[in-house]
Amino acid sequence: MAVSARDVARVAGVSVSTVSRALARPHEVAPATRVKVLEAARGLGYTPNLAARSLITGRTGNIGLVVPDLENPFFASVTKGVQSRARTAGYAVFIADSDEDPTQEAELVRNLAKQVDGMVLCSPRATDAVLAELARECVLVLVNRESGDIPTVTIDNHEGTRQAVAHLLALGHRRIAYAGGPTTSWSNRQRAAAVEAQGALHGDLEVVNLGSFQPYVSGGIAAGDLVLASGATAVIAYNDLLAFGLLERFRQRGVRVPDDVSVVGTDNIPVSALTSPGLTSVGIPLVNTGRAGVDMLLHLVRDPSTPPTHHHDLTVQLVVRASTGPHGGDVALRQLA
Amino acid sequence: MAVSARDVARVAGVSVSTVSRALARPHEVAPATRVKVLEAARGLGYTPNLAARSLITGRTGNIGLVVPDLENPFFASVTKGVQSRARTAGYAVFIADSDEDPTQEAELVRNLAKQVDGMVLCSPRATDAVLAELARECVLVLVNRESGDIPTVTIDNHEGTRQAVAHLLALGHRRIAYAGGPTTSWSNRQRAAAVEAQGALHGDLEVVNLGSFQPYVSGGIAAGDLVLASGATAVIAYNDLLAFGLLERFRQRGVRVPDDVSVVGTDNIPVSALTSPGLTSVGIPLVNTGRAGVDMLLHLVRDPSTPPTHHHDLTVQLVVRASTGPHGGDVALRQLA
DNA sequence: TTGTACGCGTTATCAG
DNA sequence: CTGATAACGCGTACAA
Repeated sequence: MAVSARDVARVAGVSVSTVSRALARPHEVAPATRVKVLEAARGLGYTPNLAARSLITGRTGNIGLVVPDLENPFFASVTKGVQSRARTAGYAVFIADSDEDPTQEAELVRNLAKQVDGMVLCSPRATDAVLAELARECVLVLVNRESGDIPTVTIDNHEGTRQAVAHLLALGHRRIAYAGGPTTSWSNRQRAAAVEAQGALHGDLEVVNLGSFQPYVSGGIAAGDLVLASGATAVIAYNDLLAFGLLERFRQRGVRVPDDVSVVGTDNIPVSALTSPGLTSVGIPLVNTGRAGVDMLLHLVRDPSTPPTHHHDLTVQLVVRASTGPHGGDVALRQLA
Repeated sequence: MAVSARDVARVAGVSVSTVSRALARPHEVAPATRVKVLEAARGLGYTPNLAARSLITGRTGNIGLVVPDLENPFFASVTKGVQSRARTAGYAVFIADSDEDPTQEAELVRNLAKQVDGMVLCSPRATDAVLAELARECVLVLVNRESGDIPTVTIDNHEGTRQAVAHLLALGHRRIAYAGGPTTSWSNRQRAAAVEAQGALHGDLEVVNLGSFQPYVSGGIAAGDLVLASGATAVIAYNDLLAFGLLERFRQRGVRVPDDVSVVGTDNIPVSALTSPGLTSVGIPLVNTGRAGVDMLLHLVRDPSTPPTHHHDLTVQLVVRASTGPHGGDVALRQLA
């Protein structure tokens, strides 16, 4: 059925090994035979059988990506970046959705490990111990999480928080709340610490950590009332989805944004530009994050020696939209709280 | 490095073929040796080399998915469904993003074809001719598009449109606009025709087809002014993203939704519940669409004979939110237009 | 019931 | 520069 190197060899009048060489290392073969082989191959529509190749080379030309939820815009964008970069590098991408379940996550990695040269694990939920074990079984690159000395791509959370706080300070806010994500989330711990650090840095700034919430709209709805009760005039959310929940809850309670409260999200997922009011957000280069993960992975895969970049910290950029504004009279706010 | 069937055979004290049988067809081997093999395999952590297996069986245990844009919530949800169903069926999923480019689409299919048992093509942009050619080269299932006699999963566009129109009629609207998607889109042609059909069906209903727009927010912004100029009091959009653009443009022009104009989207992507006002939308079971695609594909792959279900039409359900309301006095609207 | 032998399609080795 | 041969790990006739 399918045309094999053997067929090409017959047509070109050479041996199978010559066919293999002519395609893999053209300079190791005489120009005359090279064109003969290439023409025969193209004429027959020959494509190497990758399974057979990987059987002998031990490499697959594939990479794997595991994310907690493909429907989450954050991961959708990262996935896009991974796929894009892998494609230009000639790699195909296996995708797996762990449904936020750490157990499945490890299982998915193990299932895919045998079919790929390496894997990108995005915002992994697994414990450090499990990750260390997985890293022993296959080449791994972490995204949005540090764990041991596993190669990783992260976001500059401290800088992002700094920009958000600076923006709010400039608008006159002096009491800022932080609505956090899951305590188990590495990036949430980073961001919470960064907010505290900013509070310590500015004498005239009060920071209120409201605790942990689900990193979805539901979590933001729960957090909304706490924000109002805290007396803060601005709130920074763990991520944009949570920020949307805040906006929704404020709307329900008749609190105006940004007149009464300013809201800053994190991630700047595409939809954040579409809501009303537009969401001010700590912009993360989501697609580039995926690309960076693949770059690091391929670096590791192709160069077994320890590369210089075991860690890549991506820069962020605050995107200001209508959900933040000057701190006005907060009398109305207090009445509501 | 990796443990092979040979190692298991040595430990269990049997031959390689017995190992192979004990795992593939346990009943064809003596119970005693079976447990011996299984224990040895588990003890060594043996997992069959899939490349080697596929080399001999001709099947890979993988499927491929090609979508135009992973960041588009519609495709993200379908992808989630594909991955979910494939996983429970024991299949791994290759993902590819064509960036809306028909040329790349065909190329991606060809690249992946050799590594998969079949592919799901979601909302393919390619021409019928190209699709027919691809279908000859590998097992194909189309989603959201009909082409020749290629197996396909579609949406009941006519019924969706009927529900949308019935809803608007019940609210008192008598002049309804349709803001379409790309003319090259199969589903847009379906929906445009369905809207016209509804217009012909109801004597007291006027339907205005506004033409084609980009199926993104940008397209909706462009369409917004045409809606107002058309004198329609309600508009049905090709998809939710386009509907968001309409909402945005109406906001810019000071037109209130739903007081002045009602807006109905299509797809009911997750974010449609988050905007303000919430978007009334023709709900498509997005995740199930992906699942249905995989079901059909696996059916084809495992049963070479023509299956009874070459076509699966998914039901839809209008989801009513705040973007639609009773038709009030349209005097204010005419003034704006 | 179990073992032997072969072949899947490719690349690597080595002899020529 | 080229060709024969072995090997990758597994499944499957066929023989025992």
